[in-house]
Amino acid sequence: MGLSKKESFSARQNQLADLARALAHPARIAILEYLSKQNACICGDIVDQLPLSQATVSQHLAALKQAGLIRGNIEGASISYCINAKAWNEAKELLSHFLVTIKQCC
Amino acid sequence: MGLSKKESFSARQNQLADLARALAHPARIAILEYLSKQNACICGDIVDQLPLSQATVSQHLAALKQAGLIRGNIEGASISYCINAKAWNEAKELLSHFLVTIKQCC
DNA sequence: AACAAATATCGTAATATTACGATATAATCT
DNA sequence: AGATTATATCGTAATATTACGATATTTGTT
Repeated sequence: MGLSKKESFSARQNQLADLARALAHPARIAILEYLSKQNACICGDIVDQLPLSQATVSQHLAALKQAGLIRGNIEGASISYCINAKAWNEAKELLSHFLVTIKQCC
Repeated sequence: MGLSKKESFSARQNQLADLARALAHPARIAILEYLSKQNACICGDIVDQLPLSQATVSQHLAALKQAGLIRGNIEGASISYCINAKAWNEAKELLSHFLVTIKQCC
């Protein structure tokens, strides 16, 4: 019928899948790369960097925020986004570990 | 309105997103882990390992195959799946590199 | 207070994903 | 050849994602 059977899988498997899903759009990859390139958190012009409408970018930002990968700090009238260091490191650890443990047989 | 604007992003960004998308379901994570756990390629009973119908598992296998992450070798009446070593290593490299290059600012 | 700027949310349309039963296909066995 | 087994594909329903215009919200400015 269509809805994911998440409850049938382990918490870790779901965590990995959720993380991968957060990265599963080129716009979100681009957003993370842009935030990373700025070495300060003075970012509020992400919309100008992407070929997408303000509403759509906001939606992608919300997806990254929900995954915990970025934070948004209110900075006057605008919002300064940045990578959530702690969550990012955890995500990196989780994914890296998964990537390494998958072994080939032939 | 609704279809991804893939062409507006770099090939690498799309490659990363496609790879992440292939991993963006717990069933596919579980399949990869199961294939990895078997140290030979005698795999054809993935359906029994998952709480999903044969048709659905086949669909997930097709997704992993399309992403290049697994191969299926015809082995008599059944099919023996295994991790595609070369493609997996490339994917691992691509993703690991991305994970490492994203830097936090605060 | 009125206005402008930045961002989020709503409503909605198009498309994609997930899931499964039914059926097709292909190989092996009797 | 006919039956059996393994896997893929089709059809379809439910749900999720992507995209954007319009509108709401929040904050700073005049």
